[in-house]
Amino acid sequence: MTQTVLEPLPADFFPADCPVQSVPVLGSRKWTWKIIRCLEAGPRRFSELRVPLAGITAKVLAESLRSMEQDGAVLRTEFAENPPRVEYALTPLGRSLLGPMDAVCAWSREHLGGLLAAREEYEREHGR
Amino acid sequence: MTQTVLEPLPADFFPADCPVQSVPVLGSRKWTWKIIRCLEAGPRRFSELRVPLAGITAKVLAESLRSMEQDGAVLRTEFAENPPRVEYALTPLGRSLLGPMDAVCAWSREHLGGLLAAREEYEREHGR
DNA sequence: CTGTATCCTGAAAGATACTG
DNA sequence: CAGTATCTTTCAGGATACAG
Repeated sequence: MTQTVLEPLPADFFPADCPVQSVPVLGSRKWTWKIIRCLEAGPRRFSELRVPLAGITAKVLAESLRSMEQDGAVLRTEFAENPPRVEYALTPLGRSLLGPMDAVCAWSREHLGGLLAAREEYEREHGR
Repeated sequence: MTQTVLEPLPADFFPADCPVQSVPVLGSRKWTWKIIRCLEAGPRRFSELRVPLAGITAKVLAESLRSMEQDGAVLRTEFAENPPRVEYALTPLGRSLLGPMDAVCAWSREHLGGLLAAREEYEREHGR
């Protein structure tokens, strides 16, 4: 054995540009990942997205899409027609998120049940 | 070409137990992923965690750890000593999160810069 | 059809002070 | 050392009504 004690973690353990920073950046919004899945097969219209995203309001969908557009993950294309038509599509950057998302989904299939069970178990043991 | 139109997405596109659900479940808290990184090499004491997690308050660290304990990702061990000593360690479930986290970090190293640049670009073009 | 304008709510983070 | 107790702020989400 070469290591008997654990080295203490330094105050600069996480550099300012540490990639782990990005996790909350990506995962903070509730609908982002589902929207990406909905756009995976091709561009979709606003009202077309509202169907699979059951329960989302127009306001929240608009906010989420704008936020993703700001991040360069989604391209918004407005057609000069009447009635108006707007299409949303994944950019290459948006498409690059499918990789991490698949990794998280794979984890989920294996372990999310255990996590949820632990959560319930904890509630039973401690109060409510 | 076998597909000229895109199939509309059904209202039940996301089943109730769809793994994509887990992304916000995992990513919603700000400090969770950094805490996991801090516990990767071995168990750590409460005050030991506060060093690398620069800026976190005792309250938020305690809340985060309890939430992770509830989810079965962290094991809390209290030693009957004086002064008190408490150690936090990753459970196997907690350790299983390192996989998805590495995937996200790999994405980050490649693409986070582009995302941040797009965000700034958007701000320059539109107001503020 | 594709949104915006308001108003409201709840959860999490942070600041600060205090305790077994 | 390892937390808890308050208080405040922020902000995403949701409900509802309205508009180009």
